[in-house]
Amino acid sequence: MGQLKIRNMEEFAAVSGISRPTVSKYFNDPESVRASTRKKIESALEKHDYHPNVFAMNQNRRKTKNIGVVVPNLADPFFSEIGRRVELACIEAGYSPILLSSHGSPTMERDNLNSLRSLKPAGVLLAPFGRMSDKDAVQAFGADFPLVLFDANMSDTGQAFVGTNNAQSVDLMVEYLCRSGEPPCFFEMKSPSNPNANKRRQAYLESMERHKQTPNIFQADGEGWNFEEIGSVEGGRLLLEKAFSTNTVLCSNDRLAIGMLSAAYGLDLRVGHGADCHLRIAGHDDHPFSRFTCPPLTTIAQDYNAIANRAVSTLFGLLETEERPSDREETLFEGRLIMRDSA
Amino acid sequence: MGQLKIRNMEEFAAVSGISRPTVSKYFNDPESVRASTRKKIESALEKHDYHPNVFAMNQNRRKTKNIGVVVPNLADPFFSEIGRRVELACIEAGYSPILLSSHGSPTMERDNLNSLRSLKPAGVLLAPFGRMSDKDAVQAFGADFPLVLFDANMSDTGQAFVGTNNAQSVDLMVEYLCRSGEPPCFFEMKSPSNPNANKRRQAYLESMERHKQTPNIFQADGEGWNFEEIGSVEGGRLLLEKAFSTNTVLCSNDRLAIGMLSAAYGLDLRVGHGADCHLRIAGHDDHPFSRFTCPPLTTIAQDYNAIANRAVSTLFGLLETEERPSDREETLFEGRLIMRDSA
DNA sequence: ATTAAAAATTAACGCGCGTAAAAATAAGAT
DNA sequence: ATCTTATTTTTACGCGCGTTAATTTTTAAT
Repeated sequence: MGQLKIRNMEEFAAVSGISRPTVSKYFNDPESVRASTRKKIESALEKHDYHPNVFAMNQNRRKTKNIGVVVPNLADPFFSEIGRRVELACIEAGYSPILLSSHGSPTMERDNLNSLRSLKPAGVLLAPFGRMSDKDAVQAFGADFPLVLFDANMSDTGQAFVGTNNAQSVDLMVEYLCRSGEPPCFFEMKSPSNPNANKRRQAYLESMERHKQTPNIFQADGEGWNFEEIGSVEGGRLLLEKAFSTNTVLCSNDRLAIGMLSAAYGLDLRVGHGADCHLRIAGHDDHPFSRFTCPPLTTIAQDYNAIANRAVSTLFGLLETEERPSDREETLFEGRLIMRDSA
Repeated sequence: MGQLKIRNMEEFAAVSGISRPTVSKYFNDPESVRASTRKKIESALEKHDYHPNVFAMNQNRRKTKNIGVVVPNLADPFFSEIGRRVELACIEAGYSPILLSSHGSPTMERDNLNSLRSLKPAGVLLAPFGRMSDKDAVQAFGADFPLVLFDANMSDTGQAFVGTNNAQSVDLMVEYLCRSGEPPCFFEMKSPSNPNANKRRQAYLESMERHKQTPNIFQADGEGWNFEEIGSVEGGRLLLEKAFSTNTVLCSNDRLAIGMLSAAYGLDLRVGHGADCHLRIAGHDDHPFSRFTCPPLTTIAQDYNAIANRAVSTLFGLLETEERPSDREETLFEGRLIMRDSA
């Protein structure tokens, strides 16, 4: 390390033998300076450990290297997992991700977007609540900053959307369940905030019709994010009442299914596709714990990696072109059937 | 809203009828100005929606309102939950939490601390890896910024530590298990990075001795954060080999227990304290999913709220006093026995 | 009304860096 | 060697706000 402490870019420019404006240019984009000067700067960088003051940098720069990442709830493993991958992809590309959780509150989602405004983000990746989101706020934000939605779509909001093709994924599951046993009933929340839930219900109805089966939808009361609890209490009640018209239940998501599995266990109902089983339960999302439920949960795997990477690369595409594309791009990845023991 | 857009503090000071230095003082601490002027500023604030430029603010302020929060792995529900509470407590107090996950990599923990340096945080809350952490880096950081450790302790590092009293909590569980059935074996990872694991093993040994029982420790091979997987594979192998010397297994944490429960289910071993059960399994941490395992997991609840709040309030205490206290404060909260069906 | 203390105003500087314009230099091509 | 073009240097200003010192005003106490 160097002997004297470098206090600012001026001093660093001095010791590296390059003028300050050029050094400034380097820190904005190392490729923008001649290879020989880049080398000088970088060797000085090794000797002196200088970091430009981020606050002074961002104050004057037109666009920062900040990328906002907003998810509805980090406590949900689905979002912590996809948030993780998005974060890493941003770092990989030399950006600074700022991960914000809305902690289950649409109000905080709006607050988070407002906080981000003052950070002048280069762009933002948002997994919105959906119908509970403050649509005006999100749209306004999308008008002011490059905005890519993921997981949950909102019409005419942001410049692009990346998610899973629920129609395809649910059909895949329904097809499998119909082929391998009794046709599935559908279990979901009564008033889901996430638009995927509605897409999945719709997909279930259409798929059942295509298979010439009678659809049967059961909706659980309950608000909030305690999906396992709701799945356990309401699902357990339905099981106890023998409400389900077939021995197969497709849950709108894994967390409901996990709750329902728990209830079934409590009621001594053996879940699975074996001869001695009373009931089949399937989920959707391939929640990290679904491999370890009892029995392991048959589900649909969303392509976390593809969604995260595409969301990030789509945003970077937006950053490069500068001008807003008139067409809103929607990318849907296919779900993959994960056959385990529960169905 | 106001007619003309306010561009900076100068203009805002003008419309509010207060001089800029006083306005600046207000934004630094609203209580520091006379009530009458505060009122003027705040009513102007309502009319004009002006936000001081955070970058310009932080550039010159001695200390920012940023609080760094670093956890080893947000994908672990324990950390996402405690991170959540810490975040909210910071916001509550008017600070800006910056949540960083090290994604299971001690290298990234060091990188995260370095990134935080450039954000001039008022203070930092760190749940370190423990023995895998770059101890020098963490200590150096603690010398430069107010630093409170939580969850995992590191000797002589940071100004305070807040966590759970593993000796007490494990003893509570051992006591319960011995009283209600066969004494527990102990199941853990062979080379745990988290120092709590070592504390728990030690506590198990001491508690067993106190109960005049022979301790039996089983250590699973395996690295990384796939605790459920390790618990399932290694735990399953031990079950199959009938390696455990009693019918009761205390797992070092819930995630291992969840994996083991899954393995037991696969082997058709009935888990629980009922007459028809083969095996008792207990955990530690009261993982959010432990209520929904099959059977629901008997475990120790760490006091998330108390830990989060105390960590935050301890840090704020440090911020106020300014000077570093010579004595490093360690606060341990007691665990609570959560009796469910698995043991 | 007088006075001491508290708070606000005025004026001015600095923080660390982005950026623009003009001049100087270096690199590559002829 | 000459010219063109791409880079760098020099010089200088500005961003938005923190902060200080000297001065004026306000407040509260006598």
